[in-house]
Amino acid sequence: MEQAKRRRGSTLEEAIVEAAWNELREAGYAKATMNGIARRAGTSKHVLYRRWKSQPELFLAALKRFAATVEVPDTGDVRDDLVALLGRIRQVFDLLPRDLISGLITDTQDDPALFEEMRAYVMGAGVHDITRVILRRAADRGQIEPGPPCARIVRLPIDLLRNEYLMSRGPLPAGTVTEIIDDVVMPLLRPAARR
Amino acid sequence: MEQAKRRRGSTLEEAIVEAAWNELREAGYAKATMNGIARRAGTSKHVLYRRWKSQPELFLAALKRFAATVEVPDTGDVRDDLVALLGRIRQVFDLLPRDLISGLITDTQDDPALFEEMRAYVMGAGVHDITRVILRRAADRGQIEPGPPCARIVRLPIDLLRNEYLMSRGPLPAGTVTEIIDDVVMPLLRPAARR
DNA sequence: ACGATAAGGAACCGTTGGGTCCTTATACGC
DNA sequence: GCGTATAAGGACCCAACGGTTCCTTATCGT
Repeated sequence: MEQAKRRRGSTLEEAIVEAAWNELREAGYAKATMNGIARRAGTSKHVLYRRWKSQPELFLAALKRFAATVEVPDTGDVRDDLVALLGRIRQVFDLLPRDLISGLITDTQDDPALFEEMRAYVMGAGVHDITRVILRRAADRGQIEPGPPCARIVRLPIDLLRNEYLMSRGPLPAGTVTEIIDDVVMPLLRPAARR
Repeated sequence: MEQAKRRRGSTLEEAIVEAAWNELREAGYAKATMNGIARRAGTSKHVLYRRWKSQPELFLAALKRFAATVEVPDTGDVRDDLVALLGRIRQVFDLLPRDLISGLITDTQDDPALFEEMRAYVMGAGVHDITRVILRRAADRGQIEPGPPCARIVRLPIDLLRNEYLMSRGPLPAGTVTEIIDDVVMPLLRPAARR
């Protein structure tokens, strides 16, 4: 019944992070407990606190392990690329415990280093790179103005989607993505188009 | 020493909400406690729970009481109006306990009605109205394209500022406002301008 | 003047994050 | 193969929290 062997090091660590993720998924951020995670991982709190110095630190580790991969869409059209990208990110959001991000923002507030780590992950430089690739390709095709776009424009689509996500409860309606792209992002990209 | 009289009804209620606000300001959302608020208001938890059925509900009441007034700027120029508006909202943000909004988002997640109340207040229809007035005036002056702008555009400035606020710690740098307006909002408003 | 209402105040409950202590299994240097 | 440093497992403790209950006593409406 009991596991014959005692796990150690990275094997154990991996098991704990996975247990934390499961706890977060099933209980949500607000109700997830260290005891629950320890029980789930078949270990004790002692072992948890040896590795992570606080609860939000472990939760952030669990989030980072989740590491969803987002590919660079390449449909041949800027608009469709952006819609595909945001659509994919929307899917990723839907897999997250609903209060994880806001909970981490709240609970890392008094730990600058941890907050920065969270912010870096959530604001995801990776996604910005993807957006930049999409825009560069579009510029090469002559669909948008040439030259590298300013940082704000690159961040814009993801910032708007994240804002929508944080300020809502259930899953985001699909229309949100196309609305953001068609009403805000695309009009900004087209050099001298109407509306 | 002790107050001779026993407060009741709205007098007491007002005192409690104010105590809650002070507690939030001094301790922050994460560390504010019901006991602390009761002590501060010179009453007991019993009285608190008679009026608000949970902690986040009281916190939201305290936030709503805060009710900062935002006037409609009228400088004669769209850009300056928008900069003034966002600048004012930035000031309001700076008066808020740093983790209040994210904390409320997290802790109202399992109470749909309360979440909606929070969302309605934070997304503030009032600010959208102000933006609409600014844009209409600008259209009248011929500074931007005529006709009512779509809802997304109206929300855009505030959404971007709120996103910046939620995803950061200390007070927002002043440059944030002008960046949002000049890099994103204004290029969208000018009918056929460059960049 | 009196009775319903509600304030003040205390004690209580279950649970949490965090920590201590002791036993015991494991990995590694010899 | 053996012994020792290391760390896992697990029980227990702690202060503090949100929320609840109960009792006493002041206030208000009638």
